[in-house]
Amino acid sequence: MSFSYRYPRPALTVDCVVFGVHEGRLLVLLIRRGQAPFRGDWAIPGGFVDVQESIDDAARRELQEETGLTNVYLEQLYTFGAVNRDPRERVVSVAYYALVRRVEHQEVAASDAAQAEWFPVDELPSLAFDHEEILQTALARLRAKVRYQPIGFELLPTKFTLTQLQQLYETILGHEIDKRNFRKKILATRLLKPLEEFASGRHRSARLYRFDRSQYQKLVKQGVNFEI
Amino acid sequence: MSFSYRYPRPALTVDCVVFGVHEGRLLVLLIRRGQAPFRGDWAIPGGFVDVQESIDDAARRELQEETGLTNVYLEQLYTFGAVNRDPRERVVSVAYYALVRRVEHQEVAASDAAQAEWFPVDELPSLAFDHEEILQTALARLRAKVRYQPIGFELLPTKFTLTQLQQLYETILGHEIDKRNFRKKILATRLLKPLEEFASGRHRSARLYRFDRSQYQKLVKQGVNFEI
DNA sequence: ACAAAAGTGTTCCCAATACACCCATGG
DNA sequence: CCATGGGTGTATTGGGAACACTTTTGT
Repeated sequence: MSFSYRYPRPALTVDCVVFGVHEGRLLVLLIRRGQAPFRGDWAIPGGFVDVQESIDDAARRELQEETGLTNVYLEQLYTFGAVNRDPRERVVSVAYYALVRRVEHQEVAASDAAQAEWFPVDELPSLAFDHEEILQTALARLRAKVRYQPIGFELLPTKFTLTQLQQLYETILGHEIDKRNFRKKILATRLLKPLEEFASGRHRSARLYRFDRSQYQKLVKQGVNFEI
Repeated sequence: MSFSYRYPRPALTVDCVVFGVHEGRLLVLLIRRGQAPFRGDWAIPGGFVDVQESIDDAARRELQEETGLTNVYLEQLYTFGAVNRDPRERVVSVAYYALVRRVEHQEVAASDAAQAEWFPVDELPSLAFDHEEILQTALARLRAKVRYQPIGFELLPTKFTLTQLQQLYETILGHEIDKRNFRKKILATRLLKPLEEFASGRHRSARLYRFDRSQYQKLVKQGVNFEI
């Protein structure tokens, strides 16, 4: 069976830059390509958009199929439409980025044939197609967005300590932050709900917090903004 | 002649929200549709992406063909890919927005058959497809972006007075701004080059300025930011 | 007891805001 | 001469940044 059109059409794909954090490093999930072109190279997970699914759905489906990840924060990034970005034929790709918690656990194991692996963003292998550009675009977006919108929480477990949160921000923004100022500022947003639980590490135990989503919605409606 | 593919493909279009300013109002350029569906309704200019042109090129071409506009500030906005956004068949649209100077002059006259007309953003007719959503997305982007990036200049003549600039910001942001504070802040950025020319209006003549693009590039490289 | 991380307040400075009057020009 | 918009300075305030020590816990 085949489908014919009066004019040639670009193929349409979605690609998804998946971010995670582990031991204070920002990671990206990549897939090793099994076929040409760029066979053996690493690439961002993605695939074709079915004609009967929305592009958001396509992004979620591909993510699930290629990495096993579900229920992640997912946001459209940018659409890449240079004529020769795929050497085989014209392919336009709508790029997304995803934020996932608990990189350590192997949701990635759920992936089928394809190999998937986490790479630190500052030690990337060479990537297929224009995926390097897509990845850098995603990174820039993440760095910019984390400053004024509380999306960082999507990269942490639901219960976390303030130190974890601070390290996350330091990791993403790439510079150190003063502990006292950070705590003052983050608590002043009233977006964190202190719990009566404590994380016991190797030393003094730290209070756990969770992100208060309903409070966030409330403040968004009031037009409050959250510069970090 | 026809083109056939193993799997059905969504059609790919570009749509372009064109903003302009006139007499202190923010306007959008719309096209009246000549055919069904939504015949007679107003719509954002746009059309199909050719297989041998980039999506950016497609946006510029469609803008030129439908409105006669060239050499405008153009930026990709978002890609709209809901399954039923076009009642005829699956169409994914990459939306752009454009900022144009001198709304008063009839570049629009260059358009061929189609009627094009400027509408104030707060007095829009009902729009075809999901164009209302696209337009509101563009508006939100413009309002957000104008605060931290000097794109407002793209809506003014190359030489302008500070009052013109202030009114533009007031128009876009939707609130009044203190004249003295605005001038202090805008001049402190050093992004405006004072000219030795003056605009003679009905009263005391006002100094003209132009946006110093090279200075802007320089400051961007230094990572300076420009909150207004 | 000590090493390591948790937790906490104050001072300083700059940038944002609020605010009112004189000046130049055209009619 | 007067109406209209052009142009300017200062005082106040609030938020961001800098900065160091005590507390708790595990080993």
